Amino acid sequence: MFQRVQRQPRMYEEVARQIEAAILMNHQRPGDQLPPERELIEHFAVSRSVIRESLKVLAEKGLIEILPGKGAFIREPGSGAVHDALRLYLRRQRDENFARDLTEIRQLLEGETTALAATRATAEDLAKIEAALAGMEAERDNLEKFVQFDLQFHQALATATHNDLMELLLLPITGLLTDMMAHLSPLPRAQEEAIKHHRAILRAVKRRDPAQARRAMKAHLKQFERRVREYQASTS
Amino acid sequence: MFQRVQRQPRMYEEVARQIEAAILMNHQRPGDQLPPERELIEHFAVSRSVIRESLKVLAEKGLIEILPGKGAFIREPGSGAVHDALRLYLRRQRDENFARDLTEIRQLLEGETTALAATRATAEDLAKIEAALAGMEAERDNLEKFVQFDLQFHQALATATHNDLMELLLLPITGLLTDMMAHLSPLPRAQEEAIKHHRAILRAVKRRDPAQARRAMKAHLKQFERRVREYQASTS
DNA sequence: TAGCCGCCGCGGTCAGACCAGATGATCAGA
DNA sequence: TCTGATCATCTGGTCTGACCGCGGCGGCTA
Repeated sequence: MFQRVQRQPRMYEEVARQIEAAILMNHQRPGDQLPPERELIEHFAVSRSVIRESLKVLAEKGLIEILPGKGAFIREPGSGAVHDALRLYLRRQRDENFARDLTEIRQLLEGETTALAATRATAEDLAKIEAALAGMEAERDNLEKFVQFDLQFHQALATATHNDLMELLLLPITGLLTDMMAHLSPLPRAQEEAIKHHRAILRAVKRRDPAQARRAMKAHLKQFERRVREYQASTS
Repeated sequence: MFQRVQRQPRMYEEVARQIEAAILMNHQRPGDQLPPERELIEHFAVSRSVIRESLKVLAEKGLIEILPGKGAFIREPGSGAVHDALRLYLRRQRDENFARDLTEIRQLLEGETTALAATRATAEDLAKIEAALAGMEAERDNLEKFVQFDLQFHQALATATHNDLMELLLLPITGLLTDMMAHLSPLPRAQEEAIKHHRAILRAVKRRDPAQARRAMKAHLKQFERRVREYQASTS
């Protein structure tokens, strides 16, 4: 009902807020240099600690980049901060529903990713996907490298959508799951099955068949989950 | 080919890294209090500036909360940082493909959201969705309030999925788009059409018909886009 | 015993100093 | 003239020590 009374902003928060606002209003453009700390001191009439802590916050948000000996510069808008935040979130989050939520989202995003890739992949994109698959086939006996190529396959697929946002949202999820996979003991024949599925996916993408591509990916993910569940059952 | 030579970590980055690692390893648990700054000084053998700047970074990442007069405490894992980062990203990003990317993702996520809501919505969820729709109908002549209730409708739908990750990814996107809508001039009959679509969505959700719910939402979003394009065409 | 009050521990801010890396002007030598 | 070393002077990074105001706790008082 009642809003918690906001503690009056700490000065470094206020300074950070003002500079952030200036950047968002496009008063400062990417590449521009912020005034040096000792100048901001006078501008805001605060101590250097306040200025420095403000700049740290803005740097962490990905708004500026601080280069020792040179200065602080406005950064190009980019997805780095979101990617990091999402990865950190996925790493810490451990609800009872979390695994289910993650799986649902992955099926959804990655299914559509594959369909989009089938529509938009360039020759170069396809080459990268094929290279990753070839890597999987070559390293089927080295789980660590195998998983690496597996991840590479999914990343190349995401890139092939030419939808940056899709790539941004999907990559941390895929990364987390393949990471987990690397820590599971290999189940018998898991690699062979994975390769079979990946081949089917690539085939559909090359044939420019979005519906079939989506189906193949969803089948792969369902299989993947089944394997994870089997493994969990076998160790509990 | 070559990796850029990594400048040796600044001390406040190193300190932040170590504390973050300790939190992620679960050596520190949510609610735990970090040692006071003056104690960390001795522990790390650095000055208080370094400690303070480290803590600012961790606070910005959402790992700790700093309470003046009390101390620094480990925060419960939460989605706040991701939400903020995603919103900031969406606000700054302006590729030529950005609008297309955003639309694709929204259709995908929100279509599935609606389908999931149809499966999982509780009576309470449904009541909230209905309340939002009622608000839209009551405020059809007040664009600002209308948009607010529209957003509320979509938020309630996202909550009804009971998939936190879905909600997390979708909300900033929905928020951005309805925000943009509020700044467009109202096109004739746009509100009436929107209400009609929302009614259809709610109907399908209440009938527990995921496929129909997804269809209704996708139809609504397509209509929404058409409106936006019309408006852009009429003003260019 | 209930309530006031002051001590103390905490983060927030300040001032001034020095360090190291980057940069550009200057100047000596080829 | 050109080249290269050198140095003054920017920048951010770190250190020190001090003071402020808030929150909590315990002792003191009515």
